[in-house]
Amino acid sequence: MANENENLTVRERQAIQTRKNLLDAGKAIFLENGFQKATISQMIKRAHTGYGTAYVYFKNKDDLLIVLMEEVMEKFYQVAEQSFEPKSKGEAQEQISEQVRLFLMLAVEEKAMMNVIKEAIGVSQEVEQRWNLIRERFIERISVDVRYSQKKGLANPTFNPVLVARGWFYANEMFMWDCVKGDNLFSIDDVIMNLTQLYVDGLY
Amino acid sequence: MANENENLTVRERQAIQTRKNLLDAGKAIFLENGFQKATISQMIKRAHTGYGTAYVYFKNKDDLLIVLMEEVMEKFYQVAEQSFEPKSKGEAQEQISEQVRLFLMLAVEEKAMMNVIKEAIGVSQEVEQRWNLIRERFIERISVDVRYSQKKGLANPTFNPVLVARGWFYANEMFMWDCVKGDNLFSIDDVIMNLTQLYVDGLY
Amino acid sequence: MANENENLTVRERQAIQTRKNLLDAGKAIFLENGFQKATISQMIKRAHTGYGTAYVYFKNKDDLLIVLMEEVMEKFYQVAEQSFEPKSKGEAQEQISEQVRLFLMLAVEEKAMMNVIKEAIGVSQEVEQRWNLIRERFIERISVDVRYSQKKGLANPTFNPVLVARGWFYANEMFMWDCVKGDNLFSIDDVIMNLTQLYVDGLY
Amino acid sequence: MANENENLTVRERQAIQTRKNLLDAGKAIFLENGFQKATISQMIKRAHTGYGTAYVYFKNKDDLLIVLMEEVMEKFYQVAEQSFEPKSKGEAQEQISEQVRLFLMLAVEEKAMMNVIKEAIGVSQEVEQRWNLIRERFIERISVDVRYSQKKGLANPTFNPVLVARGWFYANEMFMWDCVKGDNLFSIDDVIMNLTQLYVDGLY
DNA sequence: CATGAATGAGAATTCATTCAT
DNA sequence: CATGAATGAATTCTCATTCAT
Repeated sequence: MANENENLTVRERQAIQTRKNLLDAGKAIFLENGFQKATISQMIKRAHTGYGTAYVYFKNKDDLLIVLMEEVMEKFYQVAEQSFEPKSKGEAQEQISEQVRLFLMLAVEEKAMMNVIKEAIGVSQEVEQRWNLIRERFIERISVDVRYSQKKGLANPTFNPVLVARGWFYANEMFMWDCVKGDNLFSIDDVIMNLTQLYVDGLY
Repeated sequence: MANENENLTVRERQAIQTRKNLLDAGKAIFLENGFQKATISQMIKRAHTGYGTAYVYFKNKDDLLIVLMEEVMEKFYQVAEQSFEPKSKGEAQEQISEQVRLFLMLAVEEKAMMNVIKEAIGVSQEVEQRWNLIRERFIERISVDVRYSQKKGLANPTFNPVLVARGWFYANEMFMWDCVKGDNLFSIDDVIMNLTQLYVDGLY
Repeated sequence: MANENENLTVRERQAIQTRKNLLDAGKAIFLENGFQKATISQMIKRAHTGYGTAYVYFKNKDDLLIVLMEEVMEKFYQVAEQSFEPKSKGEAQEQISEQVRLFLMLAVEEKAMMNVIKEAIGVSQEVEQRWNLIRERFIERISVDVRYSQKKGLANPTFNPVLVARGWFYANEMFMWDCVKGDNLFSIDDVIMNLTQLYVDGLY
Repeated sequence: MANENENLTVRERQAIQTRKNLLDAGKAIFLENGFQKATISQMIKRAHTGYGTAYVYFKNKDDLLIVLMEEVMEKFYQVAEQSFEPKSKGEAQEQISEQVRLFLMLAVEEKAMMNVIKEAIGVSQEVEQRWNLIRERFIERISVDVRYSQKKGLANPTFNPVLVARGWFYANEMFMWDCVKGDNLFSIDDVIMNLTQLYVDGLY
C-alpha cells in the first residue's frame, strides 16, 4: 500500500500527478469542445502545466485521446470478458441479451466520451487504427463464445465462428453508435430483443 | 437565323462541359490524393478552369464529392431496388445472397472511390449526413422486403421489420468497408454465405 | 475587346504592385531585424496585404530574400561584366585595380543588405546555394579575363585560368565580407593595392 | 604520467570520464545529424548521463562544439607552426607548397567534422567568433613568415605583410571548404600548384 | 557531482472561399 | 459564364536550458 509510494521518489510521484492532471484536463476539454476543436493549449492551461510538459507525456492530441479511450474501453472489455457457458439455447439468449444490454448501457453512460471518440475515429488515422484493434479484441472474444456453443452442440457447427462473430459485433457496434448519437429512434429494449433474437435464432 | 438559340445552346453546352470537366478532374484528384489532401486548386488546374468557376457549380469541396458519391451510389440503389418476391425460404435465401454479392462486388469495383468516401464521411459533417441518408434509403428498402416476407408468412412476424433491416444492413455495410479497405482477411464468398445464412435462418 | 484586355492588365498591374510592396516591405524588415529575426508577419503588415498574399508570390522567407539578393547582385554583375582588354601589364593592373575598387565600394554602399545576405547564407540552405551560383558567375567571368591575358601573351600561360580566377575571387570575396562587417582594420586602398599587386605580379 | 590520474580522487576521475563521454557522444551525434539537427538529448542519451550533467561541463551546445573544434584545429596549428626559413625563392615555394598540401589534406581527413564546423559557423555567433579567432591565429603566423622573407631579401618589401597573409589565407581557406564539401571539381594537386605559384611569383 | 521534470516562446503556413471585374 | 488575386484564422510542436532535489 504505502510501500508502492515509498518506492517512488518525490520526483516520480510528481511526474505521475502531472500526467494525471493532463489526462483529466484533456478529458474535460475534449468533452466540452469535441475532438477537433479541442486544443492542447486549453488542456495545459487547465492542467496548470507548461506548454512543453504536455509533449513530455503525450506525442500529440491523438495520443492523449487514445489513452483516454483505452481507459473508457476497459469497462467494455469487462463486459466482453464475462463468462459465457450456456447450457441451452434459452440460456444463451438470456446471457447474450444481457451482454448486449450492458454493452449499450455502458455506451450510453459514457455517451459524451463515446461521441468524442467517434469524431476522432473519423478524423485521426491513429485513433482509427486503435479503434480497429479494440474492435478486433471484441470480435476475438465473441468468436470464442461461438466456438464454445458449437462444441457444446448448441450452435450450428457449419458457421464460421469468426465471420459470425464479426457480423454480430458489427451490428451491435453500429446500434451502439446510434444510441450514443442520441436521436433515439428506437427503444434500447426493442433493439436488444430484435437483435438478439435474430442472432440466436439464426445461430442456434 | 436561330443565332440566339444556338448561342444559348452553345453556352449551355459549354456550361455542362465545364461542370463535367470539373467533376472528372475532381474525381481524379480525389482518387489520387484522398479527400483531405485533395485541393480545389489541383482540380481547377486539371479541369483548365479558373478558381471561381468551381464555385459556380459546386458549393464547396464537400459538395463536389457528394455529387460524385451519389453517382457511385446510383449503381448500389439499383441493386437494392431489385424486385424481391420469394415464394419460399429457399428462394429468399437465394435472392438475398445474390443481392449481398452484387452489393459487395460493386463496392470492390468502386474500391478506390469508396475509400475516398469513407475518409470524407469521417471528416465532413455534410458528407456524413448524406451518407446517413443513403443508408436510410437502403434500410427502408430492406424493411419493405422484410414486411413482404412476413406478410407472405415466410418470415417470423414477431420481428420489428425496421430494426431487423437496420441490423442486417449494418452488418453488410461494415463488411463492405472491410472489402473496400483491401486487407481481405476473408473470402467474399465465405462472408456472403455465413452472413446470409445467419440472417435467413434467424428471420425465416 | 480592348476593355477586357484593359481589365486583365489592371489586374496584372495590381498583382505586380502587390509583389513590389511585399518586396519593399521585406527589404525594410530584413534591414531592421536581420534575416533570422525578420518575420513574414512584419512584412505583410508593412505591405498592407493579407497573410496568404505573401505566399502567393514567395515560397517563403528565404525565397523573398533571394529575389532581393539577386536585385542587389545585379549591380555587382555589371562591374564584373566590364570590358577587360588590357594591352600591357600596367593596363591590366590599372583595370583590375579599378574593378576591385568598384566591387568593394559597391559592397560598402549596400553594406546593410550585404550583412543580411551574409547572415542568410549561413542559415539558409537555399540562400547559400544561390550565393554559390552567384559566385560561380563571377569566377566564370574572371576566367575569361585570365584566358584573354594569356592569349595576348601578357599572363603566364602555365596557370590554370579557372583555378587562378577562383583563388583570386575567393580573396576578394573574403575581403569584401570584411569591409561589409565594418570593423575596418585596414584602409580599403591598402587592401586594393596589396591584393592587386600580388595578383598581377604573380600572374603577369 | 599515470601519476596524474593517481593524484586525482575517484570523483575527479569520474568527472573527467563523464566529460569525455559527453564529448565523444557529442561528436558522434554532430557527425550523424549535423550541427542544427543534433540535440543535447541525443548526446546525453548516448553518453548515459542526465540532462543537467551536460550543462555542468559545457555552457551549451555551441560550447561543446567549440571544444571539439579546437581539438580538430590543434592539428592544423601544428602545420601552421612549422618552421619556415627558406634560403631561396625555390625553397620558399617548396615549403609553402608542402604546407598548403598538409593543410588541405588535414581538412579532407577531418572532412565530416569540418562540415559540421562550417554549418555551425553560419548558424552560431559564438562558433563564428571562435572561428575568426582561429583564422587570425593562422594569418598572424603567415605574417611572420612573410616578414621573415622580406627581411631576408627574398620577398618584395613593399607588400604589407598582414594584408598579403590575409589574402593568402582567405584563398586557402575557401579552397579548403571546397575540398571539404566533397564535390571535388579540381584535383588537390592542381589547386596547390596554381595557388602556390601565383602567390610565390607575386610575392617573391 | 548528477539528475531529469518542467518550461515556453512564437513563426510558419495552408487552402477554401470570395467578389470585383 | 468565367476568372484569379486576395484573404486570414489559428494551432502546432521543438528543444535548449534551468533548478530543485
